[in-house]
Amino acid sequence: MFTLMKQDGKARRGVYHTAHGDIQTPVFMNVATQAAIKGGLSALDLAKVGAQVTLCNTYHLHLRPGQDIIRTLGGLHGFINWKAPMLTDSGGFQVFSLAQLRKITEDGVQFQSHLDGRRIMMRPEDSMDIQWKLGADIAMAFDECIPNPSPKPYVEASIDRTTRWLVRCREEWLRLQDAGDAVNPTQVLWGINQGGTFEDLRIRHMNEIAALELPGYAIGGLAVGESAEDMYRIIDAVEPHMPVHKPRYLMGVGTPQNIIEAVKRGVDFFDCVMPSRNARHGHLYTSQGSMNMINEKYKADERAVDPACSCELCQNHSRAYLRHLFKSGEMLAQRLAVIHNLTYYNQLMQKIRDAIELGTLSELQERSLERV
RNA sequence: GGGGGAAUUCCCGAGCGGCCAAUGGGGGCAGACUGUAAAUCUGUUGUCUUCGACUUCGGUGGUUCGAAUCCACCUUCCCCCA
Repeated sequence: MFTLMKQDGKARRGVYHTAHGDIQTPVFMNVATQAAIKGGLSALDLAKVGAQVTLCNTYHLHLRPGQDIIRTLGGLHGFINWKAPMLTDSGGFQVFSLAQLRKITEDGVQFQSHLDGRRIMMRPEDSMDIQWKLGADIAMAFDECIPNPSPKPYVEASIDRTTRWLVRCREEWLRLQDAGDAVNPTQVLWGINQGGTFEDLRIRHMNEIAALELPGYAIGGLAVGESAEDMYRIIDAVEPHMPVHKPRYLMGVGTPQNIIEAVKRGVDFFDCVMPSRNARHGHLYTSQGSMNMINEKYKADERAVDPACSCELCQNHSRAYLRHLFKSGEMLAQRLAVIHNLTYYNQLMQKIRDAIELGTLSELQERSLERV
């Protein structure tokens, strides 16, 4: 259930209630694809970086270790020992990212495992069954995330199929509800809007899936190569057609700037690989702009990465030390950097929430894309 | 003391008469990364202001139209036999 508390323009300050606790929105969901944040963070670390929600992936966990094992160990919450809210992505993004390794039919998607090459059939029903056993608080519909650019006739055919898949997802979810052997009986299903960069298709699809009255809706298929302007244009077009009293989730976005722009356009939930992946590659976000910690200029820099940051890295170590860890290939470099970037993102969301409450969101501007 | 081998651009290491500023690693420098096939990928790495020019392959001298590549001597290092 979603409670809308305050609005500042189109920006929304809300609370999403789950059996594992409340989520203050707007929120960034921390990505733990294979039931772990890459870079070596534990569930304990997740709490320290201020994470409210963690996201895992259906496709990856289905391949390894398999949903039955996770179910036996108490679902994802028990498996990871993360007792706060969780969301699972459906595998729909892998239809995009593993495009070389899959075949789409009306029935579903046949993947060729990126681990050992064996063929895996993923139908909407399969995705739901797997997610049911994983037991996250929120399960996502199995969709087709289409590449950009895609020709309009293809996009149109694709969104119609994604709608049919959503209907099948919901039927399967209802069946699972009745079956009564749930790890997490409170799990809900959210729908996903597609339509590429075509406003009319986006709106048409949104209206179709909104009619199914699901408890949450996502905008998918953005940040896949189109310009930021196109992304904002599509959000502007779709947002008026999204239910007001249900959460809106912009999948896979994005940079700090993208997030602020999307919050201003009425989005509540985000997730992105960027803070953790970039951290592992030495790219850190700070209140003064972004830094490539591998750069020579930090060789003897004794300052903290971000003096304004309260994370383990900034409170205890110098830029020179972190650079040394990166240059030396030490795991600690990645760990500290990921802790920092996730702390940064989660704190950014806190700043956004505060700003909405104070009505000062329009003044909030992220500098993180500039270079220190 | 006798015999054999080797010295290449930051490092290791190819090259064995012209297509060599010189393969490939490593290291260095820089860039990318948006529901994670990503501790990955890309570019660059003698000097000069570009086409291009110039200086390099232990040293000196030589052979040749032309040498990192062939010859002589020198220097240094390694291995084997005493």
